[in-house]
Amino acid sequence: MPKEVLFDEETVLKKATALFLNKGYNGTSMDDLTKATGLSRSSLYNSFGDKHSLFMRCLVYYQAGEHGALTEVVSNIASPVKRIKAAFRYLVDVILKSGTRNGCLIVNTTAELATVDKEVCEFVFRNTDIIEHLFTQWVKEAQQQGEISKTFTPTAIARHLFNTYVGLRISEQSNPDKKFLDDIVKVALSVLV
Amino acid sequence: MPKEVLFDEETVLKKATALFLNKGYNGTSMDDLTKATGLSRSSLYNSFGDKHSLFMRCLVYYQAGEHGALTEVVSNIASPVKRIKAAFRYLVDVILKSGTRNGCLIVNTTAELATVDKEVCEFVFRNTDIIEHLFTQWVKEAQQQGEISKTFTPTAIARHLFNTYVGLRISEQSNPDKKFLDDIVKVALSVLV
DNA sequence: CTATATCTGGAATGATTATTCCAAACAATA
DNA sequence: TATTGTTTGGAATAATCATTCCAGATATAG
Repeated sequence: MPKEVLFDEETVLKKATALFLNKGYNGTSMDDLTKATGLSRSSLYNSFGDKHSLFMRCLVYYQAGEHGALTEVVSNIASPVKRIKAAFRYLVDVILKSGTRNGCLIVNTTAELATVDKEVCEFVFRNTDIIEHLFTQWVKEAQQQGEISKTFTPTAIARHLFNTYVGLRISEQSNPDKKFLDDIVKVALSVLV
Repeated sequence: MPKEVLFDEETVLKKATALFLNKGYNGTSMDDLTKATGLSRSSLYNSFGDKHSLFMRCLVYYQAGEHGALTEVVSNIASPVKRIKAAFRYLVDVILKSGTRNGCLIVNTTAELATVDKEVCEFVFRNTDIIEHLFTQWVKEAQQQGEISKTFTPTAIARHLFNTYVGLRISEQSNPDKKFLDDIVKVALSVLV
């Protein structure tokens, strides 16, 4: 019988993800990854395939983590508008508390690879679609419950919210200041009336 | 007397900028740059210093170009609100017409290098400040002329506009669709009332 | 034409890249 | 305890990276 794997796959993914988040795909070398994860080259290639495969695994892992955190934050908020506001307040909070100002792995990856990497392009597109649908659902609820007007379609508002999110993930890197981010959220969410 | 330079510096910068815009800083090699510009390695190093210096030159060149195009678009629009709307309409137009979906060099660079490259970080911060001030000026005018209410400070609205801009530059890469971008602009600019 | 000062092409360098390979280590079964 | 199939560490490889260097090309000034 085979020798068991000694490392925890999720721990490795977490560390690799942190590295990619900080330095980007092209800025991170396999050498960096071995040092950060503590694994040897062989183990890394054996368990995750090549660099690109490992990166895709990190993207999925990151996506699941973010999605999980978000749904947990809004889990017991009945009002859809309050849900949206809580989500953005939480986002700004995470940005300020992390202190790293690395942005979002998916947003950064969009900027770095979306036009040159087909697999990444597809992932990013699917991700956009998922978030758009989540937001659309929330806005639809809000309109049905009369919390906000029906001036705009749920989709249009959802897309604006998505755009505000990705914008914040860039803005946090170009001007990591609480007032700056608070201003953005305050004005952007003022459309929810 | 020395032999004159045979190539046009601006042409070289334009081609290098296009390459960096498409593949990012780390994704672009000096070999790529020699092929795209037609210059030899020596000429490139002689005229622009190392890769990083050339990149910074490209950033400045790109910034000037974008700023020039924007100010030209709004040059003879008296109403500040119409100026803002025209700017965003122009942006979506450029995005759709270019067809390349490469985003904005400065936004992409923010995502790729802002946390690891001090010089880039400073450039990006200054750029953010410039745009914020430009938008703030426009909003201030709009409020003074009574075009929009004084519910929010000019700075807050300007920051939201900035955020919408950088968001669009990511969104165009994750979902390059006219309706998608139009929806974003429509809702985001609805705060100008 | 000659001299000069700079530009230019391409080879050379040394560091770093991703990836492969293999012998040794190892845990679990028989 | 011997065998088995996998993991593991580190060396080896081949490609690519940014950068340097130098001999020859070239345009101007005298």
